[in-house]
Amino acid sequence: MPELPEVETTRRGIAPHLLGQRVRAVVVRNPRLRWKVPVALVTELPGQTVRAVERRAKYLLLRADNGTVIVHLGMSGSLRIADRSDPAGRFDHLDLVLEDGTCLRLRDPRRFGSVLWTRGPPADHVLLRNIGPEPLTAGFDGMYLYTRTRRRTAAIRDLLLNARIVAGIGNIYANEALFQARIRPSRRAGRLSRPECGRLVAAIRGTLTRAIKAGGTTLRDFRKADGAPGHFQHTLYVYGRAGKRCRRCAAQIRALHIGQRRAFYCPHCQH
DNA sequence: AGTGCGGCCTGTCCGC
DNA sequence: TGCGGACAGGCCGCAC
Repeated sequence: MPELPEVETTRRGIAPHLLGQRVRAVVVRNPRLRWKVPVALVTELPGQTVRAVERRAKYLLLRADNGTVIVHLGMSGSLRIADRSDPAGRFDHLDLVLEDGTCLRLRDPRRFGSVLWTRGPPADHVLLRNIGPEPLTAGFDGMYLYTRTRRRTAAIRDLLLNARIVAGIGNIYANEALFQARIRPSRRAGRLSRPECGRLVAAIRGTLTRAIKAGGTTLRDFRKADGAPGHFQHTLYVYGRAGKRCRRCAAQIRALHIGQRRAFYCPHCQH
């Protein structure tokens, strides 16, 4: 679900509402997320001011004076700014109540998401420590991808999903970027040429940048911080389009299973 | 070290 | 109309 563009869209949406505000309380209705919501979040965050709202991979980092809230939206999570008095729904598991009467509300039907608390630098947190470069920064280029894929036998689609190789890419954008780069998702990563790696990096950058501009992809659960859906789903070339016509050449888009997860490609455009 | 799978959850859709 | 099964945007932890 929320991949880099959706998390970035969320970050941009919530940041203006949080920055410089004091957290009045943390309301946990259901602590049973992927990892149990730590008690320290409830005891240590209230009274502190939010100083920065950052993103690393698919994690949101809410930096306060005495620590950082680490939020992951899992498969079905979304964050929105709500009025404190708005009734919480069945899946609204947690609120950060702010001093102006609003709250940051986490909704997550599947509860694959997480809300954690760390006192030290978040980059040192065990979940963030081994994550690879951000795809929209200079550290991620064709030479890097070429080097990291050598002698790897896994499908390139799966290496794009591997956060140790590159941060923030999920199944939608892996498939879309591979289409743009004209590379089949099932190709063994180690068999990609140097120019193909360059094309793929450019395609990843372009796809993610356009998706952020569109406010992300809403297939079902994702919502922006104001509750509105993103609209990149109307621009998808392959993801979820099995049996439909390729927007570029009109061939039928195919789906296949790589491991447990579906991959989509155009048999004419991609090799 | 790299690869591939199971499992965590709920909702939705499809075939029978 | 109901039921079982497959599937869904992520990712850790494990066995090999």
